[in-house]
Amino acid sequence: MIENKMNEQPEIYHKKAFDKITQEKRERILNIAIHEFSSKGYNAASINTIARDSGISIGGMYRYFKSKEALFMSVLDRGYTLLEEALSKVLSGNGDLFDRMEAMLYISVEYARNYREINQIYLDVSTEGLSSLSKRISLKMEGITAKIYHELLTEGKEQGVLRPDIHPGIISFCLDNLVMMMQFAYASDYYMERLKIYTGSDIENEDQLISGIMDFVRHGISG
Amino acid sequence: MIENKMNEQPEIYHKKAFDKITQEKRERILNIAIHEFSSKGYNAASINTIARDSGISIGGMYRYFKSKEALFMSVLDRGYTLLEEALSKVLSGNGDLFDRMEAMLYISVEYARNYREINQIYLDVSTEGLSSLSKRISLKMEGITAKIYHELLTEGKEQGVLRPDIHPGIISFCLDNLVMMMQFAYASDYYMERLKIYTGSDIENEDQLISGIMDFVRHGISG
Amino acid sequence: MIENKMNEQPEIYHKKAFDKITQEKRERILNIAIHEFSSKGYNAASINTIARDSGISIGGMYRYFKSKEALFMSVLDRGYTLLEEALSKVLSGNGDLFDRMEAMLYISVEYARNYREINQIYLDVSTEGLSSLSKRISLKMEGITAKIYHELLTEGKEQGVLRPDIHPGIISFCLDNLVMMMQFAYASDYYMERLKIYTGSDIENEDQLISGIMDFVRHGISG
Amino acid sequence: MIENKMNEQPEIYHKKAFDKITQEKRERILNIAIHEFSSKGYNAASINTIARDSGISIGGMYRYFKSKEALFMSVLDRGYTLLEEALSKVLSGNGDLFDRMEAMLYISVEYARNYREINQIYLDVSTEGLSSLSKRISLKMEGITAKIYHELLTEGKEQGVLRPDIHPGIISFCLDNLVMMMQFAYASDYYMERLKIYTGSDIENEDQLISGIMDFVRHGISG
DNA sequence: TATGAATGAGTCTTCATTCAT
DNA sequence: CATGAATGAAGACTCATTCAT
Repeated sequence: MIENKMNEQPEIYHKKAFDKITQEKRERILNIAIHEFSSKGYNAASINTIARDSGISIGGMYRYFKSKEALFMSVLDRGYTLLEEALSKVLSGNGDLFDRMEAMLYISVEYARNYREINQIYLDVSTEGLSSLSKRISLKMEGITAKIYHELLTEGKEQGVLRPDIHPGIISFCLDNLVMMMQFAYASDYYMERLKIYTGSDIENEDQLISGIMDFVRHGISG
Repeated sequence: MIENKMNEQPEIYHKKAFDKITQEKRERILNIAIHEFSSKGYNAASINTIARDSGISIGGMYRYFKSKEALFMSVLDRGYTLLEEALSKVLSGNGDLFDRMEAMLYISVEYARNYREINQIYLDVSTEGLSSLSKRISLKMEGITAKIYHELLTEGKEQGVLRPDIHPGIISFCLDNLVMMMQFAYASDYYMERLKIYTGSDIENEDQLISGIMDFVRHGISG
Repeated sequence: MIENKMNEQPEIYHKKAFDKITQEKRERILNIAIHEFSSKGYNAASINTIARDSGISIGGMYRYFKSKEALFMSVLDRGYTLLEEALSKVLSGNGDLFDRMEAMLYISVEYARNYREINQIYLDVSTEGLSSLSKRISLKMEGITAKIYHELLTEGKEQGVLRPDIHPGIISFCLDNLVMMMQFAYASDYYMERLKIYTGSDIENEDQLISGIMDFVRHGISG
Repeated sequence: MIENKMNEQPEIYHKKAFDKITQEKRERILNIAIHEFSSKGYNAASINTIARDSGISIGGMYRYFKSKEALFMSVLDRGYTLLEEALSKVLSGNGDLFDRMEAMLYISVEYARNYREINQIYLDVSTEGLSSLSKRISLKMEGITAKIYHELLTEGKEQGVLRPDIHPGIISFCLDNLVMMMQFAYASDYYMERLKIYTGSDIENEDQLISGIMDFVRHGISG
């Protein structure tokens, strides 16, 4: 029922020439691109600026990437890889369902903090203006987490800690909504502001916040 | 603790000339603008295109709006008004806390469907590139809903249907996360895709989905 | 030998409608126009702004003046009238040649100070970009002063205070160069800066400056 | 007391790319720009027109100059260089004070004739609308000449050919007024017209005019 | 292979002028 | 008469992309 629709073989958005340069150079280019895209948004970002800041020529840029859009795809792809790495901790973690849901919240916040710029780009993607292709890449992210929730809930049911009548898909959706919004909040000023409007200023730290959320979750799903 | 910080007098982003034209023309221009902004994003949207498509001259556009930014603000403002109207049903509605939370979900979905494009624009706004433009006006939206949740929860506590130890701010945040993501899903292909990844294809209609969410909520907060 | 080429009947640059409104309104329009043209230059000045600031409609403006250029002409014409009035003091003044030359310097400075904006417009006119017509108007100014110098020098020769071999035309030109540059200095920051570069900061006031100039003049032309 | 305030290191207003193209192309662009600015004035001049007339693309123009303002500054700078070259003859020249003052008049006339358009641009600069742009660079021009007069007068005093009581700053100012107005006259129709109003048509050539002026100067300052 | 010069369509915005009301 | 809405050409400037070297 929960299924990862995005398990096609990984698509490559850069040209072969990009594989031939040193990893250091490759990463520098992608990092500069991440910075440019995240700080200005897709449309306002300039490929020429990215090239200059990366210390390569514009011509070089176009030898690595077919177009601005292809570069953007590659950037999204890199974000995907980074998130995958971060979340692998949860998958391999131990503890019960709730411990691992809590870990998920903490990791999301940490991830959002560490990769603030990448997250901002992912926020950007949901805009209609960006091609359907870039949406597909972004959704791969959800594929990962969906899988995790599926595992958690299946396990939880087996262990009898969950109410038996819950719908795992809907609950996954709910849980990820909570996680995702936390991530947004720590990635973007806008969503942090929103968080504060709700919680008020009496929430001192994220421990308190996460504990409050976990309380809600625990009652929401335990049997 | 939950407070509406946004009680400044309403700001007007259009010039006086815009008030003088027929409502039909006014709406046509705004609708075209909404379409343009939502389909291309702020930066890629063209004021000249909006003018042409609205059947008015470029100069005319600038008689109504000081700048592209002002036009965009007006569009956001319109969305705000529409949401406020839609949500007033919840505020004035009757029934208990859960009935009204359910109403909120339904209204959000309906609002997202009816004003799909406006919602996409709001998604866009959270992008860093635009935040300085419109953070303030967008947060007014959250102000409305924050107030509603505050009322609901206060009432709920008084009626004894809530666990007494819940933190109203955090719960408001959680509830709105659920509402907001529903809204996103019905406004944007991207988030609808995400919804489907979670719930799978066995969710036939939104009644079932909302009922599942309400189930989660009910257990999550009732005493 | 010194002749005023500009004694054609005065041309009118405004439409008849302009004569029919009250003098107060007429002056207000011209003064606002003077301010706009002087502060922004001919090209950057906006006829719409002048209309709005004058409290009349754009349509009204075009009932008074055929075009932006015609308005500009009228402004120049008004400046001419004001200068003529100011200089009439010199013509009717008494004292010898040098007293009156000195008076001329003082009046020019005073005129430049009082009608700073008009002077700036006259400076602007010398730019090639403006029509030959507007140049003709501006030159009427020189016509007046040329006549004055002619009188002064003729008188001076008769009284025997001048070297007999001087060429009145050339000396008129020299004298007016001195006067004009004083006027420029007190009308424009740019020329004031230039003045200071030459005289240094040890010139305390214009009395000292004018006295120095008169010293030069006296030796330059007396017999 | 007369001092060249403008001894900062020379500022460069064009981008590096402009240095890399052939001199022929560089000069063509500057000459076209000079023509455009002089014939229309700064505001009415069009960078797009300059680009087209120079046979380069608009984008190319912006590879050479950051902005319209930068291009204008470069044009002014070129005029400065040319004047400096022309006047270096006076500085290095021999002969007494009056010979050199006379040379200065001749050179100014020659310069004005050869670089008519540049001179018109300098006239334009004094307009208030542009003063903020170019006050600094234009005053560099005066800096050059101020230095020359200072030398001439100092030398003249030492040689005892000057009245001892003259104020060098004021006299410099007077001398430059005469020189500058000659320059204006031979650069602009407007000031040539003015010159004729004064001298009448009986001045056949500039030799006669310059000789008349020198006569005035000689008496004005010699001891 | 690598460079970066060159292009030009397209962006936002202004403003003189016209003309229906 | 008077208004001011409407027009649209034109201006400064940007940037993805191409291609000669």
